[in-house]
Amino acid sequence: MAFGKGHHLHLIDGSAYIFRAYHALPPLTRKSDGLPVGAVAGFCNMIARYVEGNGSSADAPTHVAVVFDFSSKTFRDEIYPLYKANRPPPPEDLRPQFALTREATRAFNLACLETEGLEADDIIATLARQAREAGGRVTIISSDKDLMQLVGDGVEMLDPMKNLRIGRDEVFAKFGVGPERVVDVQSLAGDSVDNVPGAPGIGLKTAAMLIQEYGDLDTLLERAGEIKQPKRRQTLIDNAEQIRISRQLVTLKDDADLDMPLDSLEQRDAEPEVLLEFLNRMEFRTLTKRMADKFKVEPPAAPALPAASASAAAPIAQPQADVPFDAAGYVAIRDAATLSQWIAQAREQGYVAVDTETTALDEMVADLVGVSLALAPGKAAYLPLAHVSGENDLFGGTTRAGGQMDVNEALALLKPLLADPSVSKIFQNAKYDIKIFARLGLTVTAIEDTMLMSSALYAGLHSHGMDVLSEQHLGHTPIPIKSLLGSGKSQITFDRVPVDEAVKYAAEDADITLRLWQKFRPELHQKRVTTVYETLERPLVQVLADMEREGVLVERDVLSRMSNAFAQKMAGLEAEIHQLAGRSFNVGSPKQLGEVLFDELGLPGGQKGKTGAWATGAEVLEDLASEGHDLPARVLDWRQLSKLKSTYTDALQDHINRDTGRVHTSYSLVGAVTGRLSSTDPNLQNIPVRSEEGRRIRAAFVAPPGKSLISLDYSQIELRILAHMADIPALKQAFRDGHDIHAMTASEMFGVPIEGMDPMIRRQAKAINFGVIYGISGFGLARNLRIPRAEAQGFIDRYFERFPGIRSYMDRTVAEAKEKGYVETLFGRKINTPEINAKGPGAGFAKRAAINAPIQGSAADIIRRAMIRMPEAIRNLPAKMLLQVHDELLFEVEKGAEDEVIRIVKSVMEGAAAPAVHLDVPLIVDAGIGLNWAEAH
DNA sequence: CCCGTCACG
DNA sequence: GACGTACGTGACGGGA
Repeated sequence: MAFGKGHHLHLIDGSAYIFRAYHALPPLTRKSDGLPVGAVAGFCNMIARYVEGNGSSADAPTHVAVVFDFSSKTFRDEIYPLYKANRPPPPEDLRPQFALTREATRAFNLACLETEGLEADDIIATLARQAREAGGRVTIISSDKDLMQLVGDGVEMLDPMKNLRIGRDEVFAKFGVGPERVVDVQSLAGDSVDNVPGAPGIGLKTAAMLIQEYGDLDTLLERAGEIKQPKRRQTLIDNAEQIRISRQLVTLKDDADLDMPLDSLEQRDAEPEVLLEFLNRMEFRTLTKRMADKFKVEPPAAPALPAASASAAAPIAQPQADVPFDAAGYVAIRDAATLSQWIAQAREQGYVAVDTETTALDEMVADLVGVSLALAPGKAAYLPLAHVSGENDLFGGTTRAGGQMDVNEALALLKPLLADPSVSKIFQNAKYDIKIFARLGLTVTAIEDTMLMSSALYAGLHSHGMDVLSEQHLGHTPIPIKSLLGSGKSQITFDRVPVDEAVKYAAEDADITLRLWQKFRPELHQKRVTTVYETLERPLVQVLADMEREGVLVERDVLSRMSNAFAQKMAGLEAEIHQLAGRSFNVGSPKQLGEVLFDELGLPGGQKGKTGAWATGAEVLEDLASEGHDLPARVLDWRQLSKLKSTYTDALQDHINRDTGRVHTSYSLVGAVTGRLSSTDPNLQNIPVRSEEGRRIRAAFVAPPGKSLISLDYSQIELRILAHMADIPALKQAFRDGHDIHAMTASEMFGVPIEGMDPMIRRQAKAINFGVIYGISGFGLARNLRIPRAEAQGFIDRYFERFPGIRSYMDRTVAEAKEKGYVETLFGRKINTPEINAKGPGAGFAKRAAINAPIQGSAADIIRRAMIRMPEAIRNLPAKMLLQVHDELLFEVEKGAEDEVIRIVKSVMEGAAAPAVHLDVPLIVDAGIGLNWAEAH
């Protein structure tokens, strides 16, 4: 039956339904496994109501389609990259529901339409035009004002919530013009929601008035010079191009190539078994029953819930959890057709685990060798791309192994999947993989990371590498990478592993990642750390990846000259040391040094550690030196130079990247239990600054020509957090008044005035303040201040007397750790304290760690929040965030923009706790500018 | 591979 | 009453 006169097409804006359902309903999860299904439930209810309404309507449709947005990228992004740029990505618990709403549509036996590169509105526009031209009628089920341009000539809209008809009159009431001029008005007024620029300062009212007066947009722009109001006239003249671009954005495409004849949209009734099976599987009890009644059939039996004994750790998909690991079930993807099938399945279900195999651990130099995908437990595949055959040719080179897809072809297929915000891409350590993909020009959105989930759930209980997680949570030991690559000197790179072996290893990694994700997801909710994962962990991945890829410029020549100078000085010191010792020995060997000092020279104060070796730490040597012994003094000098040379001036040069000429550290989000970042290869969080010699190394970190480095650091952030958390009025007031906190502490403790205070007294108060953060002990303070233990204990007693809130905070924290097994930061990050109830010497450690963790961790959370907001805040500034050092951020900025950048960054950092937490103390950030890091700091 | 040492916050 | 102690990291060289 060809669509034509007398036919009536209903076009339902499915995407609008989903978002409306999602936001209107409280989050609802499927009972058996915690899968979020609130939006699906709302969607199904809306569709059910729609279908039921049609049954009794005299104006029932003959043809129906539900239309969806395909993904956020459309042809409009080519016209104007900022289009819809201010739209946040869909919430994490909504993403898996996109695919389910498609499934729901089909279960209701309705045509389900979506097309790559088009918005739902374009599909609706095209079908509406076709239907109109064929002589039929159209009703668009939507209240979206962007669709109002389509009204007229047998096309009308229906607001499904208010059940209101929208015809020409209603459009006129909304826009002040008829449907044919709606586009003109929208082009002028712009749209802040979709980020359509329009003309600045012109809103709907003015736009409508102008169009009424001049007839249409082109005439208006031609005759803009005639406008009386000077400001408005200038705006239109200045922004003519932007207004024309806006028109392109708001004009719906009504000639899209759809490949979907109207005839195929003929209305069909739902098939009871199909619909009921779906609703039942979603566990929508009420709706299942309602539909069963409507069909006059028995509702299907509700799916069995997991046994009541199922623990908090119940895996998300009960039956799948029992799938055993079986490498024989993994497949190799060797052609485009197979890859396309896997990708299609990923899109269908809305999630896929992804893992890359490369030639190196350093993602700045590693080349992609293959990609593995997992769709369900046991269902995983490996896509080999750059394996070489085992045999070297005559020249020591290699040849590409057979049976591999062309790399570019494979990446072209993967690209839209990775970029699709409606499909979750699940990684173990996503930062590594997205950096690899980024170097190949592929962007990854909608990231999930099992490593970060583990950190949010299990910080303090175990580490978060794949092997540990697999063993702990899946009871499965993965194939060791060493079994493929070997170790030591004979180690090979992954591209030399035969493909058949690589499949087993690589696909298993994706399989494990997927299973971990399914297990961790409900646990995040149960342990109430979903917000931690979603706001403090996951969003930082992309931010850090970008910082790491940016790198920092380090002057090789400066380091190299320093290395030489250090070597000379060390040689001189070494000769002196040998002479003082009366023999030559390895100064770098603590064992040999101890023997020289204490056995041979018989110096006092020697102590043997648990390994039986003499202790020769800096403290011991300093004591000896202060007693007038030259040898230990020389060794201290030598050690300082040795440290600076080996760890910094030498090693740093090796970390300068060949291609970029810069140093690229790698941050770990899970390195520290408290939530601090850690930095490796190289560690750029421990570049010297405390000694004059060391600061010269910092001066080798420079800004390129035309740029400056700026450094911004939180002042006393941990003490401020302590003042807030322990609620100490005197400390809070001192911070509010901007007073010297250590002097104030000293004044309170010893009753001396701040004016003209003995610096020694202030120093002691400072040590106590730090000690408090660390979980103070008389012993520790005594050692730090080099005073007798009893005296140190006296200070602490007096401190607690003056600030009793500190002691009660410490007691509360330890009690909480004992009771709950974890402590928390201000932002809900949990740090497990499994040793807190231990007996013996370990108890002290655990207590102090428990006291320190909320303070250090809250500070870490605050700078994380600042970093996450930073890219957006400096989007339009010539500035790049390069490094983080716990309470400091380093930026590279174009000359001239320094003050502006400092102003913005400072405000982001100082406001980073809000709105989640309102601190009783202000956060203060100090800033510095320089051509190198030493100057800027 | 562990230990001692020392660089940072 | 004794025990052993400041919190959190990572990199290096020596030595088994």
